[in-house]
Amino acid sequence: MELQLQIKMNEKLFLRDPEQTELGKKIIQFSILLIHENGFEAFTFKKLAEEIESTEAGVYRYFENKHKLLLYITAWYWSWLEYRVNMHILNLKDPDRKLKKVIRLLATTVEDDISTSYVNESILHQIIIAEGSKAYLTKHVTADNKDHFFQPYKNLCAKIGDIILESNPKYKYPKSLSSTIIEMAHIQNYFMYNLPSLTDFGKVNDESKIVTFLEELVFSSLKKNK
Amino acid sequence: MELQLQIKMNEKLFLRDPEQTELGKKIIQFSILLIHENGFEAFTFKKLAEEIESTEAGVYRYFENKHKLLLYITAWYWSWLEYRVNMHILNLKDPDRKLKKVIRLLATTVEDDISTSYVNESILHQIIIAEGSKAYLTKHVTADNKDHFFQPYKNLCAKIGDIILESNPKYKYPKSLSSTIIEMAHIQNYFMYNLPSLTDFGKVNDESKIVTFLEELVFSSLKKNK
DNA sequence: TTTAAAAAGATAGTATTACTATCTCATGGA
DNA sequence: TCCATGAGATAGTAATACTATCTTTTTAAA
Repeated sequence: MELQLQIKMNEKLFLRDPEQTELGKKIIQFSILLIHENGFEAFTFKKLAEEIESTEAGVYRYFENKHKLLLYITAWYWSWLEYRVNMHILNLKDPDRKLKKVIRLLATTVEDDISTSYVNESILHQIIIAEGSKAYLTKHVTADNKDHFFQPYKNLCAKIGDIILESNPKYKYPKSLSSTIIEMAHIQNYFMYNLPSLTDFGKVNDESKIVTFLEELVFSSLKKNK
Repeated sequence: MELQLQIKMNEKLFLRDPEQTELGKKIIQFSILLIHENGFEAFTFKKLAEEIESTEAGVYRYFENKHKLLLYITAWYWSWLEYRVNMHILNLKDPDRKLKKVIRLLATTVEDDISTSYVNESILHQIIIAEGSKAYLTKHVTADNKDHFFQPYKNLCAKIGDIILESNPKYKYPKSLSSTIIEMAHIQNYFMYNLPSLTDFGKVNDESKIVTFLEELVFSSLKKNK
């Protein structure tokens, strides 16, 4: 029997559930690849339809527009990441060790740890770094938020916030520190590869340095303000 | 005599220098207002032309496309911010006081401190928060970077990095900490107003709390790793 | 004061994007 | 058998992101 990870997605994100059909899975699979190749701005449903040898109208039956598709993909990513975090800290007691694990999971390129046949998690990780923030940097954030499209991100943030409080119950900014870790794990990675003079990781392109930077940042703050 | 701040802009950003003509200044002035109103995605040269009672072709004579205009606006913002930072830390000796001043300048809404007739700095600040990262989150970052479009951001980052090293010469990540301060000053602000559960500033909408959070984060790290 | 260049206005046109609509066909379960 | 579902095929539209050209106005140098 094949164990297949199934993530429960917010139904308002799609018109027809992409996980239920072959075409739907191909839409997810190839939209990830095409967004990675072209960037989100240049990505169109037409190009996607050509790639999967279907039609534009076919894609529109699944997703209202490409922004909803981006919301779907990012929501999936954050759900999947929370799942991974849970798996990896399950048997850890020490909150500091948990936090280190979390930072590592956020800041380093993913290895395929579970079978999710049609999602390339490594490429997904890269497009979340480059395009993820575009999911919420819009004029309709508030409406999208009311529809709970950012719930998976919020859940992960809350979860990390809880670990922060385990480590230091007196710390006053657990959620802001949590969102800082999440965002910075991605932004420093983007800067390292694309605008290296905004980082101290220069030409090394070594993700473990980002981990060390973040660990130092987080634990200084948590220990100092005990 | 009127003292007017003049910022030297990278000439590759425009086709015709907007600062040299009335129409040019109106393009800058109203594109800031329109991007703020519509968001960058829904902002078009046609809408802009209507607003300033000119024509689309007229705008295209100044800027190749709307992304170049965004690059221009963001570059202007970072140059202006570096100028402000310089002004405010000029007579400060203590690097820690300098850093606090910098954090305050980054994280709080600007008051019009110098006459820049046609730029509304307060609205500009808001659009940099919401749209600024879209200037570099593209498939052509590398090309844009070769054209030095991000130089003002880099200069500011380097300047803050230097102050960090003044405060603690042994600190290993001055530039990453610097870009973290810059990005987080903006992102935490965006989250506070739009996705408050990602922060600890709740419904207070109080920018001084962001300042405190960032100060604690930065100084814990700098003191701890002395 | 003339003159010519630069700036701006007016208008038109094109390829692409982001959709909506409709009709047909294949499949498969009740 | 039939009928719902998914998907292919095709067409059409409004808006976007430009490019081109021609005319008129403004400005600045000779």
